[in-house]
Amino acid sequence: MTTPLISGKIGEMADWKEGMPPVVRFAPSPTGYLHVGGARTALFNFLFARHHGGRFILRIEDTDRKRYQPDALAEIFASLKWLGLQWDEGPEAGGGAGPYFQSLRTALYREHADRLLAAGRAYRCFCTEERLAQLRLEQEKAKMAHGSGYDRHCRDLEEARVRALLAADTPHVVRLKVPDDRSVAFHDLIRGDIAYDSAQLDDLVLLKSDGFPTYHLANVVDDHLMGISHVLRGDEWIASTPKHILIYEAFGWAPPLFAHMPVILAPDGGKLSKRRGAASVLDYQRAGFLPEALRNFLALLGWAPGDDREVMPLEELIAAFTLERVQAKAAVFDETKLEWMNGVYLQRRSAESLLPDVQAIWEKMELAHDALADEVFLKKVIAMFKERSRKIGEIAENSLYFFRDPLEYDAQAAKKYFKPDMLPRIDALLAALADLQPFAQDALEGLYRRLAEELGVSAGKLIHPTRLAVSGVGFGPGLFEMLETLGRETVLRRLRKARGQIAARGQDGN
RNA sequence: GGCGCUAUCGUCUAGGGGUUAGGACGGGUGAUUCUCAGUCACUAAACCGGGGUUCGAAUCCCCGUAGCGCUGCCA
Repeated sequence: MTTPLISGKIGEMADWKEGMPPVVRFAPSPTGYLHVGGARTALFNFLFARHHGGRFILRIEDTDRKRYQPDALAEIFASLKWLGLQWDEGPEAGGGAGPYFQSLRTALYREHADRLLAAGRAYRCFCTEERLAQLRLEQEKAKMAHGSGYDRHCRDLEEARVRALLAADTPHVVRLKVPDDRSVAFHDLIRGDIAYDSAQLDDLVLLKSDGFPTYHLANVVDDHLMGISHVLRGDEWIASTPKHILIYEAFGWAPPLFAHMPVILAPDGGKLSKRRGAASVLDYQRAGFLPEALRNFLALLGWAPGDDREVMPLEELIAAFTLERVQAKAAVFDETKLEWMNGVYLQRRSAESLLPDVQAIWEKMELAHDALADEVFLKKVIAMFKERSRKIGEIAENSLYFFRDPLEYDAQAAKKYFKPDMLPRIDALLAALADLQPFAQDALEGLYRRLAEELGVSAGKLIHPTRLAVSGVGFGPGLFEMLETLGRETVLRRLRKARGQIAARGQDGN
């Protein structure tokens, strides 16, 4: 893929006008996994593009060779795809504005830095890292109220001196000449007008001594060249935006529109991290969350549709999403609510669609092979448990008695239901169940109700002990559905086993 | 330290001068088919503080406070 070094002439970039399809980008840095904060930013970009019929570009900002992690890329792609945030242009997708890796565009950035150099808007700086560190130390000590940052030491070097240093191959960076005492203002679509005094900004580095651009240069050049109309990014970039405005100005380009998304915080109000809740998108996948649930939950962090809807499938999110309704306040990631929402989506899912994920968990549990091979049976089990589970894993874990006899009985439930007076009732059940035709839900219910009446007890007196006998626990799906799926042979076996337990207990006086 | 952003129930939020400040999660109480970790109903719970502007402020302005961000040849 060849890209012209410079596309678009200076000053020709038109402002985006209301009604034009917007072009947005998500620009992660491959320094680690994609965390939910980044995912939310990607989601808002995606929703914004879809809502307005625009384009969503994925661009990889891999200009920091020190922090680059080779695995990060695959993880980021997998995370976005899992969440259903397919990008229109970018790695794997292609597009006319590529390449979409900044490391492949370094010639472009150098070219642009040269233009600024030639125009007198930037200068070469030969200061060593040691000098800069020393400078910072002194400023710290002096607690300088003003003018902290680079001291412009190289800003006015004589031309001859610069030539000599260049001839000697002296390492150097390129810095922007930031104007003195000017107000640099921009309009944030979420927060309104924000203004900085240029005296607050030091002469930032555009090109590093290794030839790679800084984020500031690469981001401005790429956003311009890729025709980005709206920059939707995390609010940690607010303070950098005036620098970017200055760079656009130096190039003679019209800046895009900006909207800074609020951050997502951990429950303790601190930064989200691996230690405080998962944070990584793929960790949530592993923990048994559905992509549509995480996506819906994330959309509601910092955004609301304005009415009382909360459970909103993707199409609804796209239809309702507008930047005006994005909140400026940071939001705490409340995993409990995520779990609730996951439960909602679990109920909405078909057993069929859940099968692969649940099956994968069951298969790690050394269960009987023949049962695991019977998909019809598995889907019945999933159907029963997805209604009352909050994570995929719960479906697999709470349904184990469909694959093997319970090893023990819940003590509390046993104390309540496994009493000696149950023995004759179990005998009656055993006899009736052995002959029941068909061994199916409705017939089973009829049998239980009839028998209860004959014995002069409430149906619950038969139902609860049966549940405990066949499942080992005091809760679960409807009993008759459960018995039908388990099958006559299994049910009778487990009832007999429970009968033995109760008899033994009776003798112990328990 | 400087600069900036933010501030409604515990949490996510609605609200854009006049409301009994609404909804959701979680909590509590109750109901329910055989259980609930399901479902339904009910309930407790908030405008950070102080000044203005106004007949009237959750809403507009200022100050304070707190939290967060930036202050890198990281993004």
